[in-house]
Amino acid sequence: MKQGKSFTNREVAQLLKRVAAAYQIRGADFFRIRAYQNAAASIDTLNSSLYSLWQQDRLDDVPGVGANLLHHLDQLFRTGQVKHFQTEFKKVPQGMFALLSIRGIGPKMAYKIAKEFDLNDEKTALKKLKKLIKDNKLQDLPGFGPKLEEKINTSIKSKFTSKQKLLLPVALDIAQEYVDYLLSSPAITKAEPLGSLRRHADTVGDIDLAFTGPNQARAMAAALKFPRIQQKISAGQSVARVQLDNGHEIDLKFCPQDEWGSLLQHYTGSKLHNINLRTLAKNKDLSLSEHGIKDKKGKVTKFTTEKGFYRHLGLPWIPPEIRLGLDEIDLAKKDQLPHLIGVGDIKGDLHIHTNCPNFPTSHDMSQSSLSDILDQTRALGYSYIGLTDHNPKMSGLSLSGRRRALEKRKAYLLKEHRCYEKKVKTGVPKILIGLEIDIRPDGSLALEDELIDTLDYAIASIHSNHDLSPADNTQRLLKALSHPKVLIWGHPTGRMLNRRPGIEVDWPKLFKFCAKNNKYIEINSYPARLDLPVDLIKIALEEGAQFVINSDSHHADQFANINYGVWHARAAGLEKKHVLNTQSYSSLRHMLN
DNA sequence: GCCGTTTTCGGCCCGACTGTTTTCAGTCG
Repeated sequence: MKQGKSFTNREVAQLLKRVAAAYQIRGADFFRIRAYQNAAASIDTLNSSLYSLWQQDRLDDVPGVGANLLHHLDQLFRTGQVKHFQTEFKKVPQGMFALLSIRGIGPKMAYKIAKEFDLNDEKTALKKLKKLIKDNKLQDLPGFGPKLEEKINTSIKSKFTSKQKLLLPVALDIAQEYVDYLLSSPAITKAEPLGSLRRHADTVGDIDLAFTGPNQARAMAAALKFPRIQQKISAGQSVARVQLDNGHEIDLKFCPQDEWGSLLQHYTGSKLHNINLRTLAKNKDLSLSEHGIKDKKGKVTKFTTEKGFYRHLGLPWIPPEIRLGLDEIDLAKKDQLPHLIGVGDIKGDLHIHTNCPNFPTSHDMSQSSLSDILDQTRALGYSYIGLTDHNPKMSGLSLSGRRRALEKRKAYLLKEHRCYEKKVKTGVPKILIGLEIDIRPDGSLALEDELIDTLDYAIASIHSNHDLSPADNTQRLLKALSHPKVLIWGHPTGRMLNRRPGIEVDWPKLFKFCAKNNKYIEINSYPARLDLPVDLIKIALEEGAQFVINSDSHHADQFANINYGVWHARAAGLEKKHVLNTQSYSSLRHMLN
């Protein structure tokens, strides 16, 4: 496993945007500039860590990254910088790069301002710009005026400093509140999230919403009356951008009712998916836009559904999760799209924590009783659930103490389940008695074998000492997963989105091991985990590994998180047949015996 | 600089909005 200087996707995307900007000022080839912009957009929407792809020598999997960028990015991750980029940056005043992050200021304006006012230091440029605006100096520049000066001023002041993307549920909540508001208006007949939200990406940068209604002006006016709007950033006839009182910015897109299909398609993206789709259309003498499909005579065909839009291009409908600019259009052309797993395929949840009383667990218990858990999982139509509290603690407890604790827990859970069955009678999920067991740094499991043997199955997870060397962590995991009772490898990378990267190990080696020994790799649906990441799921899939999608619920209201896990699995192209907990209870039981 | 069912050359997605203009450039998605 290669080690280098780690950069986030966002940092790399920003770096490429800067190169594009420097090129643009220098008057470089238009298409080279666009190639950098496309690569930046691609990396920004990538649902895998670019650094991790580099470590696996898979940077060429990234759409928009060709031989040249591959070379540059390799240098970036090896040495922390790219000589060629540094050379380009030196050709322009450094202050312009600080201005690029202000909404409404692009390369040309940034350069003009930086050049005219000698903003040569990135660190002081913004401060100097504020002073210039205060003194009304900016509006005297050719091409600038009082309105532009004021707009830039507003943009600086209202700059929402979230450097991180939002977790999907956070973005969905914000979007849903707005969508509900839109749908409550008589002027609006349909409203739906767009973009990365609709693609169910792990994290979301921009929140985009589509809406339609019989009267454009009335619909747009209604949309702009959402009480939580703090500021209208722009407001045209069909497109508006607003900032809410919580600082988040929302893009609103209106279309006539008969253009709904093409609008959804257009703004769902991804950008590279659309570029690829338009290249395909162009080869058929067609041109695509949010308004429909235009033939060479200029006649526009409109679509009320996305399905019709794709059909017109000779393609089946492509699920938003896989519109990533990879091979999805090729697969669609050959009618070989995967039959992606759906949340309805999930028949049970095999990673659930309980609040079993007096159980001396090593980590957090659930806040919900088995009865609450059964209420919720029964409502989801599950036929089984696996109860997997953390292993009993090792310190301050003897072997016999742990044995008694496990026996009591099992008896308690079985009894509670029997009582629930008596009371509710139909549709009660069966229970499996498992545990989630810590993997110690040396690869041993944090529980004696004779106690592990009393379980239906075990999940083995790393909860501490994440920072062992990749070689040591690989050995650690191989040893832990070798235990015959270990069925599932829990949250394999241990990553927490926006908080910590996952561990680094020899993934192909471990995936091969799992494939050969029938160990199921968990896709953990907790929205801040979504672990295994998509790029690694794909590698595991190539190695023939199998998966299980679990909620890892610590509260009965967390079972619905399974949606996030399923969406995440869909982005990697997983089908029902790849996932353990789409099987029936009897086949699962048969396997465990 | 990327890319391939016109494939190693010769193309490269399309449109909305804003402000400063007077027909368009810059920015954004």
